[in-house]
Amino acid sequence: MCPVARSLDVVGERWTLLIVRELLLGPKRNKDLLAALSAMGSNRLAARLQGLQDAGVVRKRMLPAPAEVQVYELTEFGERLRPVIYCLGAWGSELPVKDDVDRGAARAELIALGASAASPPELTAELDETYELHVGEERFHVSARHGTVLVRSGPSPVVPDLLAECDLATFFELVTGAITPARAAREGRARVVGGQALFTRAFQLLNYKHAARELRVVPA
Amino acid sequence: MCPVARSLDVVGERWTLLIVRELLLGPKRNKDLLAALSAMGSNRLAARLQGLQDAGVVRKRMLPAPAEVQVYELTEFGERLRPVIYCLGAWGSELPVKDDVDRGAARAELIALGASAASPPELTAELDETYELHVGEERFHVSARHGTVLVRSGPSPVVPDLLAECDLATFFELVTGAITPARAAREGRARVVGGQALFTRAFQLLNYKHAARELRVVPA
DNA sequence: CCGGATCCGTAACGATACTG
DNA sequence: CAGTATCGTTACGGATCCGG
Repeated sequence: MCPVARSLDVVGERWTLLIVRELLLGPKRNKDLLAALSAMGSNRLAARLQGLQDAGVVRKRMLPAPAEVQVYELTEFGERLRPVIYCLGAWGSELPVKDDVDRGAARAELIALGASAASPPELTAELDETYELHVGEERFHVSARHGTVLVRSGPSPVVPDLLAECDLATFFELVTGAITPARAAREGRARVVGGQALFTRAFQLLNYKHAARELRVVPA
Repeated sequence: MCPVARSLDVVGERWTLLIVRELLLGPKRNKDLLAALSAMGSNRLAARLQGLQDAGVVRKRMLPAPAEVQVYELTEFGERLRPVIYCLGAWGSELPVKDDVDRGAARAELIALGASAASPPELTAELDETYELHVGEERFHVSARHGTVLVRSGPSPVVPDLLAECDLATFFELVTGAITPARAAREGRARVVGGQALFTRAFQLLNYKHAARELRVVPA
């Protein structure tokens, strides 16, 4: 059997890659996964998570001391699915958007995840910064280190260099370049702590125009 | 809805990405697709092909004059799924092989397709060559042009620079580096027309050790 | 309250037979 | 040989129910 078919045996069933996408944003609890994948039955989610654990893609872990809740997280092997998700996202960004539930189900952190896949390498090379973003009810952070840009759910575990807050519509415009960070801040559509320069750079890294283009796959 | 979910709406159902993988090897007839995906019912195949045409991924075409048979082929948009398949193949190559049906269902052209994804760019840059390979009953050809390596089913439409013939086991060893092309030819395990140098280069391009490593996704 | 196992009606599936 | 129709089986989503 060919490698592609073997992959699809593990991650080809319905919902599976969406679970992986969710876990690329960091460890998640069962209820958070259910909330993010609201059309999925809780029994299916349990079955998928079990299958992913059996395949060594996902691991169940107990959060330390004060939290003491169990979370699911990607193993190193599962983390290597990141290029697959990035490629699918780049391809899907060319697909027409079905307007019915679009804005209702849209999540800024997923947009940021897709945009981060194509952050210009010449910008990220020497960067070591963390930005925390509050978009509507969502909180996530973006860390640029060692030439890669990672988007994760929740507040930053370290004190961020930048904290920015806006609504979802403004976030869309920022990410698509319809509005500049400078103007969004000036017009009061974004609240920024940490300086205009960092705010501008954050959305150079999260530029959706780049993500919409074809991503190239090269030997590591 | 996020781009990943939109992609999976189109290509996330069972068999769909395997159809795309098949068509990456060139246009195929209905019966050839059925033969390659033997566990798939003919009704499902028809349904999937219809869905892919509706989504603009696949196109039905009538082959010109003497042939006059209809084939399915990828559109330009569908061709852009190539990175997705390559990433899945690279990831799946780390997965354990189920021995039950392994050798029975193994196809050299699929191995070649996966290997071609990671051909060393420094080798392919200035190349303009075509190799035709006969492995068991399979015939396919590899063309290296404009810095990219393409694997396609069937004999080469142009006179190839190299023609090589071997059995599947030898092909495996060649592609994994277990045997050198020089030795395979010397020991009579491969029949080569076109020169030893080209034969050696062909399997530098189709080196599975490269494909097994992580592929990187970079902005185009 | 949360993880996740069980039950049930519906939709998708694989195999096969059939039609143009 | 491409594509459709039928049928028994499996996978699914939603709701409900238990154990911690």
